[in-house]
Amino acid sequence: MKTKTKGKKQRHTVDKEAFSEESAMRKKELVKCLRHKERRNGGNKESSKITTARAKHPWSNKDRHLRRLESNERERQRMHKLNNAFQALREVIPHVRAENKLSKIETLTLAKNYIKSLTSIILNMSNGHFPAAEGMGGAWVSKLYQHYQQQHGDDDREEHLQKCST
DNA sequence: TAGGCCATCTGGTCCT
DNA sequence: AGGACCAGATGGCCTA
Repeated sequence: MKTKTKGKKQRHTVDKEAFSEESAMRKKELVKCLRHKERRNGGNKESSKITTARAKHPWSNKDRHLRRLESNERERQRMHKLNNAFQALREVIPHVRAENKLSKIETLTLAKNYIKSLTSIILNMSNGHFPAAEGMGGAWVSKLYQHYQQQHGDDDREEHLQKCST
């Protein structure tokens, strides 16, 4: 049910551009959507689902349609927020492929490795010494260490560092 | 052309 | 009750 006609490479700027094109696109979407829905409603399972949904919310067709459009819009906004968050994450993760946009799964994986690596660097710098008397900094590193140990133990720090550098 | 990635729609479920 | 969240389905675009 994707309606964007832009290419993948242009998607970096698509979010903003798309908003200006949205009203025109929306009509197109609706037509496609209705066709899609018709197809889906062809199966018995789907029609029974819809029957139960309608029993739960006994709205008029017009009302239902309006509410659907409203939730679609909310869902779009939610996904846009999510994508903005992904973009913000991309911008703080060091990676080699600067010319190409990282995919979502790549972004998450790199972020995870990056955090692990930073954690191990901090622990190495603190050299296993973090008395509580040092104040907030010491307590924080201590907590970090405990968490890190829970997650991994000490033996794979080098591996994380290597992953980070790639 | 197949496969990967993505945006969108949709109905169900959870949460406030 | 209504919005947020989630997962499945679908179809478009791009690349190898």
